[in-house]
Amino acid sequence: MYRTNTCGELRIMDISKEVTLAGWVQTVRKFGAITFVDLRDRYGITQLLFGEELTKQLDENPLGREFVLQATGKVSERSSKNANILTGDIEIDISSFSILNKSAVPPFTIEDKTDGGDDLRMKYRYLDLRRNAVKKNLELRYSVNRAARNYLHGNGFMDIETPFLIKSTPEGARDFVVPSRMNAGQFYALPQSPQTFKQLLMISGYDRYYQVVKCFRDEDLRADRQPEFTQIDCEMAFVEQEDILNMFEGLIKSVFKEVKGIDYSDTVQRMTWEDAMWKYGNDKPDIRFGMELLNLKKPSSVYTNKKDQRELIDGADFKVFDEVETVIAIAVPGCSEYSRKQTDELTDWVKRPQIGMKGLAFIKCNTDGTYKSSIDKFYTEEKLKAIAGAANAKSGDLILILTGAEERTRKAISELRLEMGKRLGFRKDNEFRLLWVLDFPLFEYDEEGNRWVARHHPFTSPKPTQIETMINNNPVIENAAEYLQHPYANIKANAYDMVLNGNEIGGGSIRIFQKELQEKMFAALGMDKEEQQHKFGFLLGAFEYGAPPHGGIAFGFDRLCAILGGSESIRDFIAFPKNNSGRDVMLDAPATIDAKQFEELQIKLDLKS
RNA sequence: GGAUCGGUAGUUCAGUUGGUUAGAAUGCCGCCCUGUCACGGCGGAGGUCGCGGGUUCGAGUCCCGUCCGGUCCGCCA
Repeated sequence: MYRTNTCGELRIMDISKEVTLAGWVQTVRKFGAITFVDLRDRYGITQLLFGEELTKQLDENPLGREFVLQATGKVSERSSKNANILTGDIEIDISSFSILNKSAVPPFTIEDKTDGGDDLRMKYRYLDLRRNAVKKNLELRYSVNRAARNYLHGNGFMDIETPFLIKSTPEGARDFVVPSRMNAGQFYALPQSPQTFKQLLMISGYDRYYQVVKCFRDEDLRADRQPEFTQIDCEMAFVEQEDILNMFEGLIKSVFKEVKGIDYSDTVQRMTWEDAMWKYGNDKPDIRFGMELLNLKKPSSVYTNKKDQRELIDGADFKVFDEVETVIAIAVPGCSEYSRKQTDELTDWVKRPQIGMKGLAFIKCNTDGTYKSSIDKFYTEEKLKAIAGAANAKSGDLILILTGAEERTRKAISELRLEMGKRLGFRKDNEFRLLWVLDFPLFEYDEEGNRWVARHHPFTSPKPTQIETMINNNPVIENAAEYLQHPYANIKANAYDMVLNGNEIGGGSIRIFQKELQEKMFAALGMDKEEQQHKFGFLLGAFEYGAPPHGGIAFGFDRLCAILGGSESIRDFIAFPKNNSGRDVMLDAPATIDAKQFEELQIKLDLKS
């Protein structure tokens, strides 16, 4: 038997017990005739005391950091206790020990605050994983996984595995592709999601399915994006949108409860996509704070039911406002005292290439009731006051205004709002606000191809009232410049995203389950009958045999863990992540393969560069 | 595909206007130390300044190229 106890469990009540521990040497502290060793395992750190005799033995066989040590001795009370660790009241008075394995000197310190950089830690990830900080993240990940599974199991969901080697469908993201040796010249694709399989399972009658499943997308990466990532993938039959929303806000609340001990008893707020864009400039708004957008001048036709307030800025002969598509303002609380230096800094911030604005206008709503702005030349104090009123600005607030082309300006003001929210401390790690964003557009216009693409995916159903619009209209876009006038531009989908603190953590839809509508959808996306059969014949076939109404959702598991753990980067929550070039620096993968493997696959390389 | 920041000791970093022998902290090695827990004290070793080219009397420093890493835009149904 290697050990009787772990390094994290012994306490004052265990005193005088004879125990054997095994673990890694964290530190060795020698004091002439006695030696202290901190022994670490997954469960904690326990101090070992080596007396005079054993210290002499250590002189002959010195211990180094990360040596694997087994030690037997008696639990005893420390003469000077350490309140910082759970085992700090006791130590093990060692009677015998054995070095189970030596270790090279690790390239960085295995401590909470390591001296190792990211690159190095990834290369030696097996050492990085010994660190408490990383271990805590993986433990959180496991507890989220368990909480989700418990909830789904409790609600009658069945975990069914779906295949990884499937067929490439060049819609949406690029597929990772796997050559087939037995079918030379042919390729599998790795799934971007188990979407069609879970729909087939609904048709097969498994009316509540889930899977914690890897998905693969061959696209460029970010701090919150990996080429392989994990989804909590769910699907239900005989449901409407309302059923899904209720079931899965239950799931997230259950995760909050089990993982963070938070009772999220509030009803999850709901917002249409159009409201989200209008009020926050963003389809995944962070609603932990206000600072809603004031649309002083909306673009011609993006929003169907919204009225801007252009009368507030019209007639001033101010080119910066008059000659642009969009003018949007936000009122930043309590910042009217900003100095020239501070407003200049904000101007530089919005001028950065990532934001790309040409400048920033501002109005200071002074506490003495006066208004001071960078646009004083063009607007009277009455006008400024009216704008401030429309922006819901209070005395002491600073109004920031951006102008320009619709999409760019909307994105910029949205980023600015988040940045100011962050600077003012409105975005607290320990505050969680959920939001359903509903009624997304079914289609998006693809300028390059002058065609419609599915905003969510091609299996998403339109709102029942708009099925007619979809079936009775020709999807062809005659005039690219006026695509917004096309009836398809206003079709809303039975789709929903769950947003947590400004992050999309899940998204789904009620699916199309009628063959004719699915065919119409494929046609709208520019697929002819033959292509439909070739790519999705199996699904259209299945729709002929009694497909039930169904819908589902998929949660981004890695991202959810990162948010619950208060981190920006999902890499911290993945045991063996890839870097932003999609490389595993520990394995040094991807890599070339043997000539023999190429031969078996009957593949020849023809690299262009 | 593009933008941007970085690459100097095992590690994290500093290095002025281009100018003597490239520094600090930590880690590592040796000696001392019986109550430490970021132990302490004394001493020591450790460098292809990512790589290649150029400018210059002289390059860690300036220029060009390239590789690697971080972040972002495009992309991510």
